[in-house]
Amino acid sequence: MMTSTNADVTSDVVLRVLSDPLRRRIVALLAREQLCNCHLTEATGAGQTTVSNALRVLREAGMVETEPCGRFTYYRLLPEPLAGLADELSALARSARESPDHKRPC
Amino acid sequence: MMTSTNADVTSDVVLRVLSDPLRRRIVALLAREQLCNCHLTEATGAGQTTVSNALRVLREAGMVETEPCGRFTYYRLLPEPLAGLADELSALARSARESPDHKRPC
DNA sequence: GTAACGTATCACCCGATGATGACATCAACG
DNA sequence: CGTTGATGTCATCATCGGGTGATACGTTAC
Repeated sequence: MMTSTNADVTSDVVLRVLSDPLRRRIVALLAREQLCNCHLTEATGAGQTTVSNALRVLREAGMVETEPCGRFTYYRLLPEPLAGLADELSALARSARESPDHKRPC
Repeated sequence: MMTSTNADVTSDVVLRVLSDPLRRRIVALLAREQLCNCHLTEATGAGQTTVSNALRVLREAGMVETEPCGRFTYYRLLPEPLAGLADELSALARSARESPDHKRPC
């Protein structure tokens, strides 16, 4: 089956990305300020390669932007993908709240 | 701030649950009306055991309620977990939007 | 009663994916 | 230039998690 809208595909990707605890921690840290690999490695306690892999996934999903700064590479969190997913989830919650106690008969 | 620990744990669980495409489809279907296993099996094309497993995960995560109805078991989507996660994601997006171009020095 | 149906559980297989170490790359600094 | 430190990439491995079939349980129908 094909999905009909692009928004669904994007939110699917965002959900899969956020399902990993380390990536979620990184997203939370980047929500406050721009950081580079060394900060995230120290803050999370994970190995440098592990952090770099997580950042690669975030980058390919379009959730972060990179800004090379000398030897360092700063990462910035993009708000749009998160906001889009939040809206979709809100719509689902609203639909569930507004839906009557209708049961489709078997 | 509310109890931040419990909310975080719950949202973590919700994210992990929603990372699976089948579970996500089931959530979308349940957002409109209450359904039982047979409906979901037919609608998703997945096997009965597969759907039952997905529903088990949703149940244990506190995202759906079950209502036995004779031989059937109707499932109802609970809006709160979804709304809570949506709020958290919105907060992250807002924080990323409002945060200045501050880079923590290395 | 017995049969048929819906659902849940168990045991197993297998593909996906995250962690890790070795290596390559690139920029600053002497 | 050559070294050092930060970062990305590749190959490998182990673990996790979802799909599936057999089976069990409970309920309705005959």
